[in-house]
Amino acid sequence: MTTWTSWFIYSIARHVSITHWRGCGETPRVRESIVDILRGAVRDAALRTGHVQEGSLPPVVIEEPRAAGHGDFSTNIAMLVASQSGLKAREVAEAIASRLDRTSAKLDRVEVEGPGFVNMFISKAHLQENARQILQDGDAYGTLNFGKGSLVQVEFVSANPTGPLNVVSARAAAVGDSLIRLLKACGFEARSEFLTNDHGTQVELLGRSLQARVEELRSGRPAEIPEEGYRGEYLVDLAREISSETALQMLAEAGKAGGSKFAKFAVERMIEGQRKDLTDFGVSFDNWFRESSLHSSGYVEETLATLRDSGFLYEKDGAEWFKSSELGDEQDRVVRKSPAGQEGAAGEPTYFLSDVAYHRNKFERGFERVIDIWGPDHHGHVPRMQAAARALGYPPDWLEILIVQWVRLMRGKEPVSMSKRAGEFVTLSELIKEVGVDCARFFFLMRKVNSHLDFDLELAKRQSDENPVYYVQYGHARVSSVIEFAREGGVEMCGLEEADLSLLSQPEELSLLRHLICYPEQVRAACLGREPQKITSYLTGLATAFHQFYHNHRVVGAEPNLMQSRLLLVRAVKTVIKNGLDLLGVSAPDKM
RNA sequence: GCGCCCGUAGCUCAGUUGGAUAGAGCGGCGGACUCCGGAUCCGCAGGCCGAAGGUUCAAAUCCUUUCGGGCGCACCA
Repeated sequence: MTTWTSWFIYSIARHVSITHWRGCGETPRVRESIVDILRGAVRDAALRTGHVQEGSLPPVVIEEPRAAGHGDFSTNIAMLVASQSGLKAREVAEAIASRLDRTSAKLDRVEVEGPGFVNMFISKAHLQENARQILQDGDAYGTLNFGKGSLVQVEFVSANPTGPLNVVSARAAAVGDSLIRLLKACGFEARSEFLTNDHGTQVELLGRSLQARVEELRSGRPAEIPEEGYRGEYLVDLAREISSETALQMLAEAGKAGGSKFAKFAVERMIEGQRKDLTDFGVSFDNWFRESSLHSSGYVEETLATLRDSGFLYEKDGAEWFKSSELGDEQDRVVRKSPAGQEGAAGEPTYFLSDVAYHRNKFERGFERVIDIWGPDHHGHVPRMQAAARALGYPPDWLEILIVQWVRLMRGKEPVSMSKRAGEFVTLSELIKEVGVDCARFFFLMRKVNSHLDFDLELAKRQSDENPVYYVQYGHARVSSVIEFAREGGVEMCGLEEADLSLLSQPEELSLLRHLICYPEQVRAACLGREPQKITSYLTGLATAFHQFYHNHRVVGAEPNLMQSRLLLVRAVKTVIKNGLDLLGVSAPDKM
């Protein structure tokens, strides 16, 4: 079984289970994260001090201090309240600390230190019990429900159907897909969409380029590819696939303006190819939206009329302009070009207008929020699109646009040249072939979306300790192996309720338990910040904690009760690694 | 010229809506259990967080200026 098929099957299983528990309604398998609990407790305590009112309470921030002596969690709320009210921070901190309900907040002790930090030490018993909870929750551990079923769309990749997908699209695919998974894990109804631009001059050029290749094959003379056309080898391959009979027919129909038959044919094949590459990458879309449908349905014209009604359009030099400069853009934008030909004819709509129409369409489909993931070459378009959303009267935060930065492919120290025009670029499918799906996805998700990424193919290919991808997967495989070893040794695993988790008190065990309990909060943060890299870095940390534990302590071979507790602990680790990797679309293998 | 993004260890990058002593991986050097997977673990070296001011109890993080890099600035898509 290939890696991606196993991922696919796992993904289906997970989806079914989520649907199942959502359907159960009352079953409270979605829990508050420990940080939610602490936030609530600190908030209550702060209000009870009487130093601050409900309305003026600053947001409660719970953080994990770096230094060990500063507790498992800490809050700076006292200093914020103090600076607001003129009180002394230490005194406010003392007042909050003394009013903290330790039982409900699952705390062993609370200390005030430094300028007014309230440091909280989580109850060991609660840490231990959480491991049991993880196994009870299984796939659902780390799922939250603050999305409350809100309908959200993420549109990503949306490459022109003029060639195979490149590595920037690959990164966008990894990010968008992971975002969808994160949103779903947080209780949103998330839908993925690919806008395919099967309309306009790019497509015409594609058709003419293909036609040139077909002619080249028939005549043997070098192809006369249009100036701005597509020169990639893939069109030669495509030309070869067209039987000579079909080719003759298509050439005959093409005429001198030509190309549209070829264009239609090429576009369909390109879309098909892109879809296949994405599927191989483990990314499938809920909807492939065709730009041409906006034109054929009259949606673009309707949008123009709507904009006119909004009062944000005016005519100048025969063209129709949108007053985006009044809504945050640096200048106004043309939505309808001045007529190219005869007097009185209506001008063509611009690409911008059809993009506005597309977003209007999204809004009318009922999405409560829309997230667009764009390439860096489009970042200049953000203000005009936001301006359009405002002109149409959509809520200010309805449209969110993320820019995925460039990927620089490296072979060791040498950058790989990437020229799309010349057709020299590494495609998604080549990337998958070279480094594998798991590796590619993990690498793309290791960095912040908005920062440049160096992707070292040499490093990614190496199946050794130099490769960060395997570190996390190895942790998962190792746990599987321990469990298998125990089974082979005739160990009978006790029931979840029977294990005595209070035996887990070694530093490495407690460190693992702390990592495990923070997982749900990491999911929340990654989702809210649209930062999948928080999950990769969390998993790396969890794997480190596990490897350290493993190196220092025996599971199989420990005193029987302790062994049972450690088996449970280790199974909890496995569950969380698996859940986390699933959010990235990376497989969690039992053997490597 | 204008706008947006980015400057953190030799390299690639984290750094929790401003928090306590700035971290990881790779690379370099030196080590590790006769035993559950050595794709692991431990230690050492390596930093004026591009620079200069400012805001405050607290700045890698916020503001201003400046230097260096990327990307945009069409009646193209």
